[in-house]
Amino acid sequence: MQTRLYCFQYESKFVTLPLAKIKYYYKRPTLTMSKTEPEMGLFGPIETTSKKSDKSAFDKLSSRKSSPASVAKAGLIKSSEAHLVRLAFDSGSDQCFDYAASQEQINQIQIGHRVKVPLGRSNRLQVGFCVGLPKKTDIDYVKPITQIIDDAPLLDQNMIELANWISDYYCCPLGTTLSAMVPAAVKKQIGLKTVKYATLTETAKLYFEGSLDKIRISKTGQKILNIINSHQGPSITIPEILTLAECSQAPVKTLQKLNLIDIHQKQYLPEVDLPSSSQNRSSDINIILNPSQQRVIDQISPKLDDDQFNAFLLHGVTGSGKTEVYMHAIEKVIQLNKQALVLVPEIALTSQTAQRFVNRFKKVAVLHSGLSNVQRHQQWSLIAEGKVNVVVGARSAIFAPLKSLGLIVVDEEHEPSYKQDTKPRYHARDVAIKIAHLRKISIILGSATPSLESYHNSLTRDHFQLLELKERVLDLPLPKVNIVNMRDELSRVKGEPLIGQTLAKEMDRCLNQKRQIILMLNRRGYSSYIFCPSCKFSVTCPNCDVSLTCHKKNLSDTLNSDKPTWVMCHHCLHASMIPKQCPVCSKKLILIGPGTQKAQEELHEKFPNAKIQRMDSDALSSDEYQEVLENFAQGHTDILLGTQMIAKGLDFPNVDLVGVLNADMSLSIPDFRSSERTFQLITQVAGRCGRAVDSGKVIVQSFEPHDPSIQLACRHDYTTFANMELKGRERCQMPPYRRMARILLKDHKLQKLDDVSRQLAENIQQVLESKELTIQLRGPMPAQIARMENIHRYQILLFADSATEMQTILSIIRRQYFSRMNVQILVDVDPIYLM
DNA sequence: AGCACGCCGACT
DNA sequence: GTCGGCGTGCTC
Repeated sequence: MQTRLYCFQYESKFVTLPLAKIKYYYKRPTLTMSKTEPEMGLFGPIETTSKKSDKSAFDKLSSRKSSPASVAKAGLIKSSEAHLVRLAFDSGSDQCFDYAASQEQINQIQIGHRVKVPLGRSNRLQVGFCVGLPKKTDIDYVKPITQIIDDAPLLDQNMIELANWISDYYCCPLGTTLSAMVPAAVKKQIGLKTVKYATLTETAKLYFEGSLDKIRISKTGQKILNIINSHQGPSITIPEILTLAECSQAPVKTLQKLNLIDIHQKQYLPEVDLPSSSQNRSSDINIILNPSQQRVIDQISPKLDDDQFNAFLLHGVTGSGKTEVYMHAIEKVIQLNKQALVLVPEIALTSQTAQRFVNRFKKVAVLHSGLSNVQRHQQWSLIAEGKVNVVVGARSAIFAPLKSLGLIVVDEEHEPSYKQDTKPRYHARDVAIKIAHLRKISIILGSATPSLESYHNSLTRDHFQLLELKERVLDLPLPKVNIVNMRDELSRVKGEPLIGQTLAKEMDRCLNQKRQIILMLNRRGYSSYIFCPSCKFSVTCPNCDVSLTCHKKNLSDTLNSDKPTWVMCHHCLHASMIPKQCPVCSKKLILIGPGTQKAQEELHEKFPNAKIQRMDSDALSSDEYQEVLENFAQGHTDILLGTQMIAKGLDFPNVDLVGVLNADMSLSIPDFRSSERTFQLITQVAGRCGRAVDSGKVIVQSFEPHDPSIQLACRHDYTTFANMELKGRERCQMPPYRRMARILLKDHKLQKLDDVSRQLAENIQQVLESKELTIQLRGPMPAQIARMENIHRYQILLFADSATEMQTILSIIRRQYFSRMNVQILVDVDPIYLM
């Protein structure tokens, strides 16, 4: 860390010190201040040798409210005489600041531009977004803008308006929100190249007319002038000149000095190929819709050009051809000369759905995590320049700078990956709905298992419409799902196998028929707990309040049948050896809660000849993911075993059997959405099979086979499940019936955290009473994981009848209390995980 | 957030 | 008399 040093004259010597230490020198009688160092610039708190007394010199230095005369001297500008520019910064502070622009700057600056300005007492240069051009301000003196960064504004008025909404709704500083709307690659202008080019001046034209004979021009110089003069097109670059004239830069510079040529700079972004652009583009064209798809399109189409907000919830069973419906709607929108934005969940992007859009449409941009920084910058620029009419991307693509948006599609609308888990904690689906609202356009939300929020909206809110696709394409039936009661299965065998006899038999059949199998076990590692049955001790993380997960080190370790040797924490990545015996009572420890590593071991024992691939975040890096899927698609792998990452969006025709090893696992998580998640997971993974010819089979193993979410998922009955679950949510007043916000407080010190949390809850309660809001407050209580990386966590939950009420309370307490609380505070509006 | 203040306790 | 740590409050 570098501390800024200040230069002082002390007893005729110059002393360079951090500002904090000046005080001690000041206390000595002989201190006088000297010239500031050049790096302090115009606004350094100390300007010139002070002729005043030592005391007043120090006052000027340290007092917060300097007198107008002294600050004016330090380079500040009277706000009444300045062109004001309102800026939002990415750094913490939740306020906007006004700065002064020069006449030249004010002509250039628009809302959405980024500028560099000195901020704070140290006048560190900071980047701010211009969010307004106010006529007057509360403050008397403002600092001037140092530099304008961008040629063109990065964000337009629409985007600023959206940012304001996100900032209010999700309780996040405006500057942070704006910053999150522009990809880092664009902000850093990665891949931007500068090119210098030359043009002839008026003087040079005289030279060619022959009316300029006073100047002697070298042979090379004449050659260069001729090259420029005879060049076809608007301008010629310096490197081109140099190669044509076969000379160095020197003669070009001489010509510039003689005022015969002008040298300009231009920045440009070279075109970069996308990794996928080489693939064939015609595979998906001219698909004939089945009657259900046609019926849905007939309902959407007329609404696409009525300049109104319309939201369609497209509930289509897995394999019902939702993507084809999106594409037809997009084609219509393109015909209307408008653009379409398609959001897809992060995982699906690497594979199939996004590729279909790229193949189908001509002018497409993609924005997802698989791109390099240069590619992302380039794609974003293409969009900003209006050169594409379809954008496909993950969550943050919702901020793609499209000018004439006509339709937004959110595929797999229920996916939790649409919620960002850093500031601003927005939900891309909800932001998409907001954008559609603001711009008066249509939005299609598609899913086989819609979120209860969207389902509820589609039944109750104006301009929302539920559309259904109940059959799969090509008249394929939905797969048959068998539920296997694991309690019965296990009573017949010894040990506790993950794969029961019923599933094993089906797997045998499949392998004999050379068909493929997908198995899902939604738990990483070897086993989740190490437990002493006699004294109830379990191995926990020293830094976090969670139990440690057993892991086997690598593949060869996983394949041999030795016991795993080490444990790790999935939060802080702490790792240690497994104790040989219970450290409390010295008895034998047992492993419970088997994970994918354990399953892999068991598969190798039971099916020694099958080719098995494990797929979870431990086994694969993100670039191996693609390769593994490719291998599976080609039939090189027989069994694909994985966590929930294999449940989504995969489409492999040869899969005949899907096994869910432990369907009730997600039911035991204490979260009001656990039933919904279980239902979604089973439905989605079951949809992975029978996608080509025959129906395929799904076997769901469960210890709670009668749980309605499992039963209804196996019957493919979303509607009954959703209505049942909605009733439950209404009974306990949970979303979507009430809005929820979670305030998480974090600190190293438990006592302090406890005090502060109570204080905040009390303050909120007072505000609620004085404003007569019908908001319910719960807490403070320790968060579900009460300590993470040695930081204690408390939470306060708020439940409101409406989003407006929630915004009211949050904006009040954010302004009044958050900054004073002195612990880390994090607000999550509409949280999707309550960890 | 990042930084400069003030206060306080430890060390020389 | 110095030095460093930690808590507080401000930034146009």
